[in-house]
Amino acid sequence: MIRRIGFPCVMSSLPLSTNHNFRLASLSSEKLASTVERNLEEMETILEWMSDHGMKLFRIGSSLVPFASHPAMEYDWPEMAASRLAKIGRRYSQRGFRFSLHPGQYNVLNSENPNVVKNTVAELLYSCQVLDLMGLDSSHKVVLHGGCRCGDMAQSKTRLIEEILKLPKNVRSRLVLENDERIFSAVDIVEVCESSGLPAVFDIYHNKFLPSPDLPGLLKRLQKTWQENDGRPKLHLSSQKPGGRDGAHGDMVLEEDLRELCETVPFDFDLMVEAKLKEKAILEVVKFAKDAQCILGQS
DNA sequence: GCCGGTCAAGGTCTT
DNA sequence: AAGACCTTGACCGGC
Repeated sequence: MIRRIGFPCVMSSLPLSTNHNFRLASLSSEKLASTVERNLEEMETILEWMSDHGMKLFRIGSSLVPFASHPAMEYDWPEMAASRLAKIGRRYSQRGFRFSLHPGQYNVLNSENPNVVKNTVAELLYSCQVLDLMGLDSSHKVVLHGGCRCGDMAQSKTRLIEEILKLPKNVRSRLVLENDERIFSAVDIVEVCESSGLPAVFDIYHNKFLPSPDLPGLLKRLQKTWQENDGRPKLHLSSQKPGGRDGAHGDMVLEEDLRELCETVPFDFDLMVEAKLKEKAILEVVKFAKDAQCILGQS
C-alpha cells in the first residue's frame, strides 16, 4: 500500500522551484543569498500547496544552495539558510512530511578518480547538512545511484561498499541507494546495501530496463534493508515518455504502471512520482490508486 | 517577453 | 574519436 506520496523539486502548474541557480561566474555573496532566499520562499509555497492536497513527500532540489559543495564556495551558506530551514523543518515535520535530496548523476562515489569521489562526498555532506539544519531525523534521506562500472560489477560493488564504509556516520545514517537503468540493477543495489548497512530504494521503471530475477524475493530482502531509524521503505515510480528514448520520463504515469507497482510490492511504502508534470501526474496517480484500493492515509 | 545557446559536473552509449 | 545525453531545468544575452 502507498502511504505518503510526493514529487521532486519543482511544480509544473505553478512557477515554483527549489532549484533556481546561476552561473558559477556570477557567484557572489549577494547572488547566493538572494537565490537561497528565493528557493526557500518557493519551497514553503510548494509545501503549503502539498499540505492542502494531501501530499507529504518532497525531494528538495540539489540547487537549493547553488554550488554549496563546489570548491569555489567561500561563503557561509549555512548561516544564510539556517533559521529558515529550521522553521520549515519544524513546521512540516509536525505535519508528517518526509524530505529527501537526490544528488545528480555527476556524483559517483565509486569513481576511480579520487577527486570525483571527494566532490561526491562533499555533495553528500551538503545534502545531509540541509536536512540536519531542518532538524530532521534519519528517516529523511539522501538518495544516490550506485555509480560507475569500473572494471566488472564485482569490483564496482566492492569499491562502492568501501567508499560507503569510509563515510562519516551521520552521512551513512541518511544515505540510501537506488537502482539505475544501465549499471546497478536492483539486486546489485540490495547486495551492496546488505553489505554496507544502507537501505535500498526500488525504482520500478529503471527495473524495466535492467531487470532483476525473482522480484518478489528481492523485494523481501529490500524491505529488510530498512531499519527502525530509516523510516518506511521508499519507492520511485515513473512511465516511459511516449515516443521517447528508452528510459526517458513521461509527462504522466500510466495507470497500468501504478497497478503493476501495487501488485508487485507486498509492504507499505512512500512513493516518489518522477513525472515531468509533477503534481499534475500525482493527482491522477492518487485517483488510480484509490480505484485500485492501494493507497492509505498518509502519516 | 521570448528564444536559442549555455551551464558545474562523470560516465555511458551511439555515431 | 567525438558528440549526445542524462538529471531537477534554469539562466542569460540578444533580439
